[in-house]
Amino acid sequence: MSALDVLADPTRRRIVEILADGELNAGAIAEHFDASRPAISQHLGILVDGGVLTVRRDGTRRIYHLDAAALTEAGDWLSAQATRWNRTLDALESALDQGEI
Amino acid sequence: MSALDVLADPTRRRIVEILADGELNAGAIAEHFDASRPAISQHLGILVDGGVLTVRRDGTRRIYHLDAAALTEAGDWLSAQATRWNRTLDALESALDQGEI
DNA sequence: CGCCTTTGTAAGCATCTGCTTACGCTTGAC
DNA sequence: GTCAAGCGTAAGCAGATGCTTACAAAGGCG
Repeated sequence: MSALDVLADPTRRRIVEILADGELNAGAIAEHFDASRPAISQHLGILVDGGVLTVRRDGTRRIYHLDAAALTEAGDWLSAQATRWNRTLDALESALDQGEI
Repeated sequence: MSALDVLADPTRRRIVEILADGELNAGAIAEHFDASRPAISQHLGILVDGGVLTVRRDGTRRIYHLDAAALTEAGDWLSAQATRWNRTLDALESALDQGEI
């Protein structure tokens, strides 16, 4: 769920979308953006800290790829809250139907 | 997906968890926190702007409740990225199996 | 009307963020 | 060893963020 701490930034969400199609090295990721390469490098570091990305070294390159588990965990939290609220709504509705309120 | 813009803050996530059990007025929500009531009021406004909450007036009170659709939408985006990445992994693996790489 | 409750808003402030430029480190090639 | 490629890190800065206190607005009640 710490993935949510990190995915508020649109640039970082975009990085996630890019990496969903396949792993990529830092430079190749940075090419997708107008921002400077160090700026993207900082975003990558934040995403790694948040557990959303994993790095691997390949010579002088650093290859980043998604950690699906982190994304899934965050998604699960969101849908769990939605489900709880829907259940609360259902309970309220059936109580109304039965004249309990 | 703009829900993600807003759910990076732990206080706001906690508000979401509280409201998953049922709608509540601003004061009752604030009682769950150490922060001042105005601080919580500001968080509530941000959550409403982000589409995560909806307000209703009841006399002098303002009753907040979750918007399940916003949460679901954000959760769907996350799981979609996880799924895309898993598919990419599968494709890579089968390519390796068939000696295409 | 006068007053209390409930809540949002304004102003101010310390801190966090995200960006840029400049620099340093590591790896592979020659 | 020397050089270039690829990237992270440091420093600095403008703007966003989250908090507080003080105040104002709106509704119910005597």
